[in-house]
Amino acid sequence: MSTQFDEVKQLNFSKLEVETLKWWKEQNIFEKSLTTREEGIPFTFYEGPPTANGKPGIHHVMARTVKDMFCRYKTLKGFRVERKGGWDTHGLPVEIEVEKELGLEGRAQVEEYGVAEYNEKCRASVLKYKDLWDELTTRMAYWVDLDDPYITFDNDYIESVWWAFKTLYEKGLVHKGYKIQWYSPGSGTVLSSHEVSLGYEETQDPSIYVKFRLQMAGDVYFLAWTTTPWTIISNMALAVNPNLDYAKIKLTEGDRTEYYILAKGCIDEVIDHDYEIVEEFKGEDLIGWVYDPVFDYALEEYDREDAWRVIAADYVTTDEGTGVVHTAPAFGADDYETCQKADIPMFNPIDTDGKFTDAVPDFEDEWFKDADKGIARAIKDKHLMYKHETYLHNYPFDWRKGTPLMSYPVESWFVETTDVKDKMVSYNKKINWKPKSTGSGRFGTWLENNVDWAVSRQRYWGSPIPIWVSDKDPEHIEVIGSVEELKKKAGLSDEEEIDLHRPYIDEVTWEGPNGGTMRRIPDLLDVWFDSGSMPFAQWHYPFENKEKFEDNFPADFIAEGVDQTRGWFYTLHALGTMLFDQPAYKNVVANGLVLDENGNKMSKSKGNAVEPFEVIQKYGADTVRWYMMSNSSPWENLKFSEDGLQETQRKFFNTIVNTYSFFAMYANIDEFIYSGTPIPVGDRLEMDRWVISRLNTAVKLVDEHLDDYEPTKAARVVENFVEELSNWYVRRNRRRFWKEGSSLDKTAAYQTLYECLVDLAKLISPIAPFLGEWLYQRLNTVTQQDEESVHISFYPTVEETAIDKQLEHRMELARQISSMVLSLRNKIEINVRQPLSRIILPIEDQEERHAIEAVKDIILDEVNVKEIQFVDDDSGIVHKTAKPNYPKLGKKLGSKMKPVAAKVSELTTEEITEFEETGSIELDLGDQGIVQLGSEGLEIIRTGLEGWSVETENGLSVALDTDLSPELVQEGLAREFVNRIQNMRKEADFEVVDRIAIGFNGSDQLEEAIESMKEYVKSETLAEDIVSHELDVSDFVKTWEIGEEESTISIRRNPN
RNA sequence: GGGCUUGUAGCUCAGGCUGGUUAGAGCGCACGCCUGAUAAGCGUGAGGUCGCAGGUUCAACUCCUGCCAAGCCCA
Repeated sequence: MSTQFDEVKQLNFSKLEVETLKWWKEQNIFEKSLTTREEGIPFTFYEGPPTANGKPGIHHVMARTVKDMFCRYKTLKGFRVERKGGWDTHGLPVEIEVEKELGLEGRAQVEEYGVAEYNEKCRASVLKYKDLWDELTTRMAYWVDLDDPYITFDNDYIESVWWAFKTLYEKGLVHKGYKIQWYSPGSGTVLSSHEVSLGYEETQDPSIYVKFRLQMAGDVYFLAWTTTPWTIISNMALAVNPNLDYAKIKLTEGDRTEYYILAKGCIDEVIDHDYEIVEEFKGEDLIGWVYDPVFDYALEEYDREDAWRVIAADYVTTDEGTGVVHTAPAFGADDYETCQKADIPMFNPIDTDGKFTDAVPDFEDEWFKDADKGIARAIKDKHLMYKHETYLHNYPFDWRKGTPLMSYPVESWFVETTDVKDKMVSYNKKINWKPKSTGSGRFGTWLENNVDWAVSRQRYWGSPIPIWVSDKDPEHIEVIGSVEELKKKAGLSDEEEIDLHRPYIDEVTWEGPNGGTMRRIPDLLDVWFDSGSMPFAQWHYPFENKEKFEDNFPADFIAEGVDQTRGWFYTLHALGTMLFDQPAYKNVVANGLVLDENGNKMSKSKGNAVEPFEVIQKYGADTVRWYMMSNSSPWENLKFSEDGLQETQRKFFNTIVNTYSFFAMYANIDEFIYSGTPIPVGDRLEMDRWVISRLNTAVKLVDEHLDDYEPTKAARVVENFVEELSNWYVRRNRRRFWKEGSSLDKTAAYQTLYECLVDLAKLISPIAPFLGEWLYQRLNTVTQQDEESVHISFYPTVEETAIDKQLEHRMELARQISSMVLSLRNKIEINVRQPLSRIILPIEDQEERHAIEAVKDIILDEVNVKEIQFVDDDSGIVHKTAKPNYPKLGKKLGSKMKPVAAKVSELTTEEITEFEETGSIELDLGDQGIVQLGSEGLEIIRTGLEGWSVETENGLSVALDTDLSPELVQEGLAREFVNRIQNMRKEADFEVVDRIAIGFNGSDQLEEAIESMKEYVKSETLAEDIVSHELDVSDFVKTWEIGEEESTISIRRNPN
């Protein structure tokens, strides 16, 4: 135990952080932050699991700072905050990575390679960068349990997921259906909408206008438009809007005459020839009309009557195309739905690899997109092509592979989220969203428009859907909810090890009814089902840890990027609602993006991505964390700039370090170790009580803001306090610390500053855990007053009685008056070193006068003036102006407000004085009559003081007496002299406590000044002797200009 | 195309819900001061059509409508 505080000059933040990490680890501080809260109320935090097959980026530092700071804050508040880490390990990105690695393309190649081995590769690959992630987690001081994380590929985890799925099934919330989805034939999988949106690209497609011949009507055709010729083969209907106007037009070319039907509004846009309208219809008139299919492949499968007629759809517009929409139910979500309603079947001649099947012999084995040309030609050959152009539009591609997507009918299992939509909507209203708009807007409207959750994925690496179907009777299905149940069904022994992944799980079969075999469907679960299951699956609920789960559901707090709104935030909410009938989280912070300093998205290809380890190494994690939290609310996008980091470090961190070093330096000299009882706050000086009041105010505000999940507001309160502590309290009190000997006052000063610093350490520690620890340790190792680490200490209690708003107001006045006087000195160019006689304040209000009286010494000392003089109105130098009280008067006066304001501005000092005495005034507005104002109506500002140097600000005026008496000039000179000595002490490298002797020569005036101020000069410079000639023996001699004269000064260090 | 967010000084951001007449802070810049926290500290100054256009009102940065720009999410 040291009795000396560390004295530091400049901190190497990065180095100190690494040392702190080591110490935390050695002392098990993280564990202790839990064990010391064993009896505390749990505060539940859920860690959204990252996927470790990519490197962490700077935006992860953002999200994790938000997570970490609230967990640390709650710990300080005495809560038990367990945080289990987790890894999201399944899903397409992992598979894509592995396919790339193995050089595989498409499902066929994967299966040829072998699913078992493929999945092994996935398992290995998914934690490829785990070490890097762990390193970031540790380095940035994100406290989360890395030793025992939940991993979504663990059997236990999957078993819990199965339990959830089966529970939903038993609740009747699972059904099978077709879903027309964006499907990537390139990678053989359905893509989530999120993935689809990643792949939109501008592309050129054919744009064809196809003629559908009206049956039994000669050369009459419906004209329909498409950019996907390959879907014409699957055309089953034409859709029109019943409310639109349609026309039959006549075109003649040579001896050929044809009639087309299309929306009236589209004719001019589409038809390039001369035409003549021969008949008009409403859309609804056309419903049910029958036409001939362009191709007859589908007739192999369906009867002529099953399809190929006009149906109604209100999404049809005249904005694009012809107002008659080619409808291929197999390849369009809208098409599918419309046809279902009209009872028209679909024709799907394309296999899952995107190639035509033998149902279309002419194009068999051709890639759907490649077939566009041939199909267009075939249509032309049939004379059914009106026009063939190209079209530039946005079309989705596989975001990893670059191959085009297609809308494709996929047999899929659905979770009927629509069934609980209303509940989800109402539960959402109980969640405290940060920012609010994400909850009500982005998330809320999404819930309102909820559709069933398609959970099937046609892949290999993921949680298998636990549905077994009889191969004899597809209607007979069994859903498995646990390993035990599975073993029982399949007749496996309890001891048998079983991997729940494909392909092993697919080998588990049992006998079904009628001699059939129960086989698992090949589908995997949407990975979002995995992550959404983490509240219970991380505890292997309900198979283990029942109580643990129940105690920790719902979460008090979660935080992720706003991009998780329809991802994790949604699946947590949906599963929470469906399984447990309550919201899964109470508070959620959705942070925004981290952009580069110009506001552009960071990306590897642009080369503007910030490498988290680099900036942390350079500036320290705390700097990054503090910068991110204080710059703007985390839900705003952050323009990440190094300048911002530097500013944080310089302005905020260095100020703290400086303030501490100041304390340490003098505390060591005075051997202050905070022993003995604290001096009651009430017995301390005004200045001490002020800073303690400010401290308590800050403690209170920070607490409120953090409790409200407003990190930025909290950070700014702290920044403001640091500014006040350093630039006002310490600066104004330095003299008290360097006074010699010990006194009660000095002890009070030390105790005050110490208390501020310790509490400050606690206040910053959630956001800046290293610096907080550093400051705390510097103080606490000497005084041994508090817990071992700041992170197991307790948040300071607010001493309400220490908060004195009037005192704070007084000090505000003192600072304002000081600043105004300094501004005046600046204007009239008189140094602060030159004392002045008096400040004149035209203040009438007695209370205000008393307030200033109380802080008078502080002001006078700060601005080097001898006294403050208050003057009354009748002094003849006060000039008054009045301002209408707009909020009060506006409502009453309405349109008379303007003329009243004009009149008020013309009031003379005398009129205002009269108003003050009588409490009312009449204003003659001429035509608009007379208005009477009561005492509430005007605000009086005392301003001008004729003939003086005056500064007015916020209704407060200050005048400065600039007359210099001979005494003042002498004192000024003495101060100049002291200043030179101090500079010389420094230059000569004397210790702060060294005693010296001074010799000087100079003008008579200077000599006189020093003679008359001798004691002052001596005590200021620690001089034991001053003589008015050069010293015979000296350590340092220098010639200065003092006032107008030159003076040579010599100093000598005296032996101790 | 739809939903949501953002637009205030050269830069980063407050203020805006609850309209009130001098729109704030920090950084940067310029000038000065102070110096026993000194590779620190303080003050002063310049710098704004509060994205644009309408509207409501005695009064609009603030409320309403439309538009423009940027971003996110979704199609």
